[in-house]
Amino acid sequence: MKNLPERSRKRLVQLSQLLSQQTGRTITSLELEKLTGWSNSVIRRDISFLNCRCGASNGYKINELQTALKQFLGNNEDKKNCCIIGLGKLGETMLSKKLLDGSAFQIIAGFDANVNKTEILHSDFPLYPTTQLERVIKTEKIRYAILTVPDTAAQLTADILCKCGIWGIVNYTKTILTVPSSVAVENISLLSALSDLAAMHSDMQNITNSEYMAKMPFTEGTK
Amino acid sequence: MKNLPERSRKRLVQLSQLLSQQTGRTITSLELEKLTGWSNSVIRRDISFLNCRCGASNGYKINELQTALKQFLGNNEDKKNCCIIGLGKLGETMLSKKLLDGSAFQIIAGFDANVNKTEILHSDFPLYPTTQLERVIKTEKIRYAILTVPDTAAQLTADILCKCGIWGIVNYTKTILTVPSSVAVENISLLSALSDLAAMHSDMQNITNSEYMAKMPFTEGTK
DNA sequence: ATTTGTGAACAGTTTCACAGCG
DNA sequence: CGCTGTGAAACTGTTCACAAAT
Repeated sequence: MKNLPERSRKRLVQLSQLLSQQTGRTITSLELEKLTGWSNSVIRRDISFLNCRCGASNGYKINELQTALKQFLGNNEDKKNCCIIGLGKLGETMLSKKLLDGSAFQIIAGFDANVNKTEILHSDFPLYPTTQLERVIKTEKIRYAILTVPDTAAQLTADILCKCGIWGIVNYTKTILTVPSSVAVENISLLSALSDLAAMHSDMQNITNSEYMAKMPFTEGTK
Repeated sequence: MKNLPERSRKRLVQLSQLLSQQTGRTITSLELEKLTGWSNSVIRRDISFLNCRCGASNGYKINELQTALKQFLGNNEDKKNCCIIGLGKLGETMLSKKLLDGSAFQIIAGFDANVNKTEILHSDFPLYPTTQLERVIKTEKIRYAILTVPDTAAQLTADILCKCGIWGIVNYTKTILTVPSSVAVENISLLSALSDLAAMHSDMQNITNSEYMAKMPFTEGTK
């Protein structure tokens, strides 16, 4: 198998989500360009990594493309087990199974250092004190952790997770985590998202007008 | 000014956050490599885009580096105004000013289609019905919107935001938004984060062992 | 002596342009 | 004929290796 470029992987993940929002039977690379802002050639090349040959002359067959995407992204096998660590306000919003319904993931455990919380809160899956973290992750084959602990506990918790052989961490805290490179981290704190938007905007201001215009894939609203 | 690569920009944003967690007076590119997993040469080149010359022979002076970073990333001027749209469970967790304390951002308004919510909920800033969105964004100079509406309302709300001249959207919904390229979007839904982690892991499995090892910047835990 | 800053080589990613398929 | 799939060219980003700085 050809090596999938990192950028392509990220786009394919989004593409899969986008297709699930689409109604038609087929879709062309040009239509996808309008929806995503990515060039039609980059879209065609991304899709060609799938080797699915599910489109020609009339665009891609959405069903077949979606199937190929799921297979390629490792989303078609058994559901991947996830857990939530830290049941503060943010963690509490994730105690419902519905959250990941219809996806390749399921949350099967929650953890909090405060035993009161794990006893009082209602949830669709069992809640444990953090002391049980290592044991439950191993016995329940939990692959991904959703980290919603206070910033001060973030790195400490991450260290434990890494020791348990977790595959990846969704980091909702604003702490930048240091982990072995075998563990993947996605930072989705509000602050990092806003900071990145602001940096993007500030960077745009630094580009001269002509360069700026050249960067625009289309000039007006894309709906 | 030289054009800042997109990847560099993202790393610099994280670097700024990382430095704020650091205690020492100076830090070298090698120490930063240990903390982040990025190569020391990429770190040096990223920092060289700042043109700050704030380090030699003894590593970077953290203070000066942080100042240069904030300036470069557009984080040193007045606070940027933000708003939350959609006051469901997730939106409710963001009604406190503390959330962005000490950052370059402040939330100054919340919106919900349901007038009951805007009247009943407690918050550190005013809440309005969504009908007021356009007016308030313009009069209050709101630059960034935090989108926590139901998926079904996501694109519709984004369309209004774009019309109001918003600079960027932090998208907590799992809908992939279509916006003009002058508006930046950061997708931070749980599903997209997990999907991306899984794709990363699935991709790792597809790499042969030798290639895999070559990809590892360091072999064991980095603490 | 140690560590930055940076040309030059290298690797990764996107665009171009067009052959080939339906 | 319109659209995909893909070599080849162009461009962007990373690593190497070493001069410069202190």
